Amino acid sequence: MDPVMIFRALGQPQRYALFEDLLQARGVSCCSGIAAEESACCVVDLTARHGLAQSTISHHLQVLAEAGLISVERRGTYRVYQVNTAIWEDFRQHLAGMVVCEGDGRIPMGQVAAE
Amino acid sequence: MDPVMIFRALGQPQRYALFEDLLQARGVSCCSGIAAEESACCVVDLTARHGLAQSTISHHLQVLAEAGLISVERRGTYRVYQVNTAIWEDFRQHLAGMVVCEGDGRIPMGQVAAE
DNA sequence: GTATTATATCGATAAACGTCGATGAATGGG
DNA sequence: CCCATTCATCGACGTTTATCGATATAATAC
Repeated sequence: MDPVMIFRALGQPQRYALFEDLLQARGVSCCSGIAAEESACCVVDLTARHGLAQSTISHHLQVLAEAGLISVERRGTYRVYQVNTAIWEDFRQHLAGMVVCEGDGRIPMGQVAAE
Repeated sequence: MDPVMIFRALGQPQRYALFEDLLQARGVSCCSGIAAEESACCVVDLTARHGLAQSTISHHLQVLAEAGLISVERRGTYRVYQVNTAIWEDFRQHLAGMVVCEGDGRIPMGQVAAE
């Protein structure tokens, strides 16, 4: 889990929108292989909803995947993208440890050193 | 508070390092105007610790400031930079609301819509 | 005022990035 | 086996970015 890569991946409006879309996408997929209860998308879905070329969508998804934020899975001709909740949780946990060193400068109890 | 701007600002290794430095900087400033208990830096401090030209440091600090992550204050000839803890807290609060819509798709209780 | 120090700003340059259209590879249906 | 669909990859293009050195600005010290 590289926090800088995650920050970079989400520091681009279109990619941030794609990630938000993947978080909230339930029952809105054109892809028959995705259940209504799943929060997942195929590339066709995302291309239809965000005003970008299919190749651009694919590229952004790759950046998100390289940061570990999303995972891919084949289902027939489709490719199903989903948020990787474990990494996302790790990331937020990491941020929880990023706090200002106050007062006497001693590190507050209960904080964990980054791995 | 624009989350994308914050992500972008921290999605660059040197800027991320500067921000971490500002979080942890206590009692390490060459600047006489900064108390030992303060977590703050002047540009000279950061230029000495990160291997970058002074103008580059100033530029990165400006990006962090435009994202709202840090604040500036004049003290004599120095300019004192500090983490803006309120914005940083807002940001982490925002992330806390970014969760996968699971199960039946209803939004879990206790979540707040973004402003 | 003049010199010194700290820092912002400017101009240039090379690298990275976002975007597209076109092509290619894999899968499934007739 | 051929065709349609989905999607990744490639090549190109213009834009943004990271970085530097040089210069300008602003405060202080003498």
